[in-house]
Amino acid sequence: MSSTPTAPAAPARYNFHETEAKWQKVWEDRQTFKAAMDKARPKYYVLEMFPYPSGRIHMGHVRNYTQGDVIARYKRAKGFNVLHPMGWDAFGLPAENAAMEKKVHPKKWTYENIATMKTQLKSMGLSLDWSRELATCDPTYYRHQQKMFLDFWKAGLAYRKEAWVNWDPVDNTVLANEQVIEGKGWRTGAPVERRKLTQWNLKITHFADELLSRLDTLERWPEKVRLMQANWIGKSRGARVFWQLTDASGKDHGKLEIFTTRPDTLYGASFMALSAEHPLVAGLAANDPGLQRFVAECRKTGTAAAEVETAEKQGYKLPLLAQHPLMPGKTVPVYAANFVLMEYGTGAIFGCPGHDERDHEFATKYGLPILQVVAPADGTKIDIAAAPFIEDGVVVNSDFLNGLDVEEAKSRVIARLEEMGVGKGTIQYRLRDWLVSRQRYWGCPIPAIHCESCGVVPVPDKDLPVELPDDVTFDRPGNPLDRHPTWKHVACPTCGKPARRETDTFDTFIDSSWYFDRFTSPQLTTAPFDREENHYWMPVDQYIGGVEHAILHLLYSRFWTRAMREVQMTSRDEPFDGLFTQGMVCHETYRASDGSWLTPEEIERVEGGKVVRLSDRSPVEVGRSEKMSKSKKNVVDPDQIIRDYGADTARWFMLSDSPPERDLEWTEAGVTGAWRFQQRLFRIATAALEGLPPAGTPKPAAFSDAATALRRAAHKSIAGISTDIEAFHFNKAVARLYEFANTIDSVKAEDESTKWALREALEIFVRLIGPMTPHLAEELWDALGHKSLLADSPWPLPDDALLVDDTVTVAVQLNGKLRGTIALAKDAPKDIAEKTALALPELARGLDGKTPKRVIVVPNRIVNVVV
RNA sequence: GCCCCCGUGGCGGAAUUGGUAGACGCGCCUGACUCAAAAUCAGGUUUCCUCACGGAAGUGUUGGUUCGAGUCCGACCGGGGGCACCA
Repeated sequence: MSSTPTAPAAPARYNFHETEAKWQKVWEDRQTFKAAMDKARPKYYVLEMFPYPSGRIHMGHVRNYTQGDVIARYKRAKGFNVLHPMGWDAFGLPAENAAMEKKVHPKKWTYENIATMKTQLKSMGLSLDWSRELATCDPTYYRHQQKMFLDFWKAGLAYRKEAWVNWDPVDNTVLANEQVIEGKGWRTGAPVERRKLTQWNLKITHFADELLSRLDTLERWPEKVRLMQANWIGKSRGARVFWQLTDASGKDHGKLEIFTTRPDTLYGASFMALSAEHPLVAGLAANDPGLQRFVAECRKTGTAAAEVETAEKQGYKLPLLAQHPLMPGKTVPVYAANFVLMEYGTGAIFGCPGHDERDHEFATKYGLPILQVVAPADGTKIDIAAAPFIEDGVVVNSDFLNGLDVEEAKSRVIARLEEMGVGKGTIQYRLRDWLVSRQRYWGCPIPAIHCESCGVVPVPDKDLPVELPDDVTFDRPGNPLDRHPTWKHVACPTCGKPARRETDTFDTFIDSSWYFDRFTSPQLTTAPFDREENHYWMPVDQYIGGVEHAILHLLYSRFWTRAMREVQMTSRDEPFDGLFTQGMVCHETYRASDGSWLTPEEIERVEGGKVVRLSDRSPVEVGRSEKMSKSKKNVVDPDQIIRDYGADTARWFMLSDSPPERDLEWTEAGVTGAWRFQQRLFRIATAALEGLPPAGTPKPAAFSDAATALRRAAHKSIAGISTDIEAFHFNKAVARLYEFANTIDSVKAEDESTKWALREALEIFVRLIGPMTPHLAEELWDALGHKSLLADSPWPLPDDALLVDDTVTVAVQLNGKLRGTIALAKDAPKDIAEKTALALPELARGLDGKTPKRVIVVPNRIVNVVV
């Protein structure tokens, strides 16, 4: 089988080419999907994560937007005023890379890609309101972003800070913590370096507690995503404790503040450890070349996971002693250590080797005492010198804490520390502030000006937007804005003296942190959005996208919404009421004998299930199904599929078989199967249409048995498919539609009531497939004689009376094993059920003359005879 | 290492949440139509025993709870994801 799809051209076929183009034009001409605020109607905001205009749409987009479109069209039919917009996440590094490689300006490259992808999306027949289209690289968009940033700055939510930052050596820019995955840049995969720079930060930690606690209320979010965010925010309870420092002569060196989650083990302290980047260490290093060397050595050690795991604990003894806050006269040595992170807590810890693995390793290496202060609750003896005891237990060797369990000891010791004024109970978050400066061109300029006399000053409102200059060069690495001859030279808005414009641009995750708000009034020039419009449409009722944004984009958006609330732009807390994360689109991988990857078009399946290369018939190794990616060449172009099979086929295949949250394997057979079903539907409907009563024929007074059976199937389909769509069980909805189609196909419409029921069934069927295969549905709706558009027609309502059967099939079990089934009237009394079951010959044979000990009857379900 | 999710036919997956396991689709097999093929239509398709009627086993392994377990509980094995020197 060649993987080049060949849709055979036989007569009497559904011509999807003409039909899809026809209805797309009708929808566009009539502005069917244009949304307008209407306070009299309930709204529903459906949004799929907007694409980065990388060049062409891929199958992941097709899946994402198909799912969103099913929801949008369904909700629309259910009577909601639906907002379903589309835009472009248009700033980003690929545009700059293209500029360097292909000598094309990022702006040109981006807008050309947008044009291409827009055409592609339109060919999918999505129910989008294109009048709200936006691109984040448009100054009419990012001017509002600059203004909001200035407001946040004024409100203390944005600040500049010198700190050790993550530097991506390939992209030549800093990265936020969220963008470092296992010590590597999220885009480039290059090991991240440490650099000390002054950068802009947004105070996401200000909302740490709220961002965490509100997760519980996001009931329509996947549990998995909420969990990932909770872990990322990483709340831990503990205490900050102050230790008085002296040198050997007893001279006061101030207080050292440490953070611990185990204040209950304070009596087991045997050393203090400071991060190599701790200010105190920096101070001491000034006159200590050995310490300088140690600090430099620590800096060299990478942050990559593998390195961290194998790196040996290293310490450098400082000329200091720390006075134990609870044990007068007891002092412990102070070290600088490579395993203490400056970014977490206070950058300093107390070492308790008995009950912490790292401290144990460190103490063993440097010969420090290992004290046991917690014992197993069951009295088991342990060798604390051999291994630390990390579990909970009973506190020992700890003065007033002795005999308490760990939790109780924590509260007692915190209370004592607070009483004495040497510590306090605190909550520590893993979450760090969001570093938003990027040393790149193709992003939103940060609206700030550096003046030698006035410091860093905001760009005045009247000068917004700060627009990117077009005349930039990409002939060498570094930030083109920084080397632009004139752009950065401006007068200080405060004193008028020559000053320098900020040349960093914003992290592009800012662009995507509020675009859903902008969609509510995309043309407004005076503000990011109109309050009334925004209040009507927001929050997004259903957001759909990839799980890879579980932390980055989704957490940033939740932060941005809160920052806007802080500056009184909105009163909302959360942007997304419902979230759905769809799975990836995968495909088999193919490898030629020389090890190179082959595309699905370059291979052919031959006799015996073997695969060969088309060009030279050489054998091909078939690899496991993986996410479609250019590097492995296992990609299928949506354009080609839509051209050869039509948008409805692509959409149908995307929805069938695999549950939407799971990975989907793209197969040629699956697509042709979906295509055949479209054709079959067209045939079934066309055949059934002959001899049907015209639309609007009055309902017959009585129905034949066949007619009633068909009507039951139809109305059960409505109920089932509605539930399935609401629950995102599109694959189940598809299965039900297959069943319903099979039922319709098997009906012989001989009497008038069956003919009426057949028309009813067809009309229902067409409306049910509407959200999934809208073009075919619209075509059949038209063929059924309707003047209005299906897209404007309401969702069918099931007749409750037809949803329940009068007879039910009840299973008969003997000792829990199926022996047969009986037909009973619905809700038949238990004794009737029992009697009928016992009369079943298969049961009697199994009983073999024995008397039942007990009979369990579950109405309408099962009769279990126990012997 | 810690946290979370998932293991069902040849394949993708259903199973009203403790009540007839394998819906629906793909693939495969048989038949019809055809000179033939494609397309289409009809039938079959968990495994094993049986010509058949029937019967037995069966949801990663294993133990338990229950009249009854794919579903609940314990242990283990396998796969995937997130976090990770976070004190």
